[in-house]
Amino acid sequence: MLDIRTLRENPDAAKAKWASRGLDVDVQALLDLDDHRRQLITRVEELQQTRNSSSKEIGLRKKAGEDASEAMEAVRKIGDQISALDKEKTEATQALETQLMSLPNFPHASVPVGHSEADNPVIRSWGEKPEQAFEPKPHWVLAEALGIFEFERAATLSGAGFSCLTGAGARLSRALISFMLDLHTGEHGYTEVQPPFLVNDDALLGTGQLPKFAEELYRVPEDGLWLIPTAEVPLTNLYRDHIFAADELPRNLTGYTPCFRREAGAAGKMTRGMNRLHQFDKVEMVTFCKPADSYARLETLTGHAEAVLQKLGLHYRVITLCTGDIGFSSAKTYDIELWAPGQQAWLEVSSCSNFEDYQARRAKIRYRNENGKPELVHTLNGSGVALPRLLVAILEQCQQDDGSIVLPEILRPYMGGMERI
RNA sequence: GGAGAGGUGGCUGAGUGGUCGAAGGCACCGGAUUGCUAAUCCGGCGUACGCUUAUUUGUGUACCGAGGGUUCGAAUCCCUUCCUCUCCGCCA
Repeated sequence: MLDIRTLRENPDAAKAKWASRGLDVDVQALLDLDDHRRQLITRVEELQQTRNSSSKEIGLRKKAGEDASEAMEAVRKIGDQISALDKEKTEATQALETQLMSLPNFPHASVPVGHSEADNPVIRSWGEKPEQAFEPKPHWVLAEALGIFEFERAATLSGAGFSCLTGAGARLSRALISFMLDLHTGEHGYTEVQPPFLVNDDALLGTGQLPKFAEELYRVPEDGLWLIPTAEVPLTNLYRDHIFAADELPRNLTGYTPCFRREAGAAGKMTRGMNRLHQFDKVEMVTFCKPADSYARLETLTGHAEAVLQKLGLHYRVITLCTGDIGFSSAKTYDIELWAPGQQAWLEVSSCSNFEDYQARRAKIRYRNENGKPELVHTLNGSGVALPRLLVAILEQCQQDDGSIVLPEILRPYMGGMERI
């Protein structure tokens, strides 16, 4: 959520920033609503002041044994006015909040302007496409031959869009999770967290999935809970309503969780194999930091995700999402894509974003600045990284002409010394 | 699931209708004192929003888990709800 005050100060700039995301926002209507709301606040508070002083007087008079029935009647009438105006005030405040909650963040000045993913510039790449003197196979062909994924059997349990790893496939997934968590906690300074996988409305409002994207989420109506679409939700909301001491920042969390996404409207989009699933595993990184540090931190965080891929020796590239493609809550996002030679495609495995104070304002996450005053922190997060497509890339990049997979060396200790699947 | 207890400021802990944004203690910050340290003394010390204003300052309102009610007036009384703890039951 953005601060209404920034809209007041520079409505034209706000309109232009939203326009760069392809949104036409009636900023003036928001400001009118805000003005109305503030007038109501002033009137209500004036009446409350009168009521408070009158009530105090009534108390004193009664104590002195005097009659106060006339004053009591007058205050009762004020009370009725207050209730009516206060109701109006609450409605105006909620109306404004509802609208602000549904408006996306401003893109940072360094974000390239564009309309769609076609306009996202590639800013660097690492490694090389593997030299494969044979026709590289897609992972679903490899996996079936190796007997490590069970797509059809998963469908009998849960329908399309679910996978079931077996044998070395399951172990590889577990090995990758351990490897990534060890790397982030051991070398990158993150604290490991195992959060709940079910969360309430407030958590999802805090990070921006609600109110706009409810159709993307699985929910459990009986209990008012939702399955998390990413560990970002529980990790970021861990500090909802919290004020950090300045020396506690940056606070870096990492955690492994499954992620649940309905993927409504994604039918037909790269759904073959493990490219897109309703449930997948992911290791996530979340950072809370001082506003001045957040852009440097975004580079660091992205580097941490890249470190995973570099240590695995996988060919990838990094792109900057343009203004037209950037996520709802984000001010700037880098996507990391792995090369999948069996599909001749780049697969997104990580998305690293700086949300500035957008989530912090919604979730009320603050720190005490140099003046001792509470100030919103900046939040960042990045996948570090998502499992299914990482498995896909390992299978497709590391496949041999006989269909076997030579495992990256760094994973072998996690695989009980196995070198090849 | 059943029975009971409780949710107050960074922590602890008073407060059962008015002068309570809330005693006391701890922690923290500033100052004084003291060869040093410790101790002592004085002062300060919540958050949000509105108005004011030079983002100084001032002032007002709200907030004692959340929501509603009673009342001239609610931390305090009533209702609903959430959460925590203890015991019992069940259970990985």
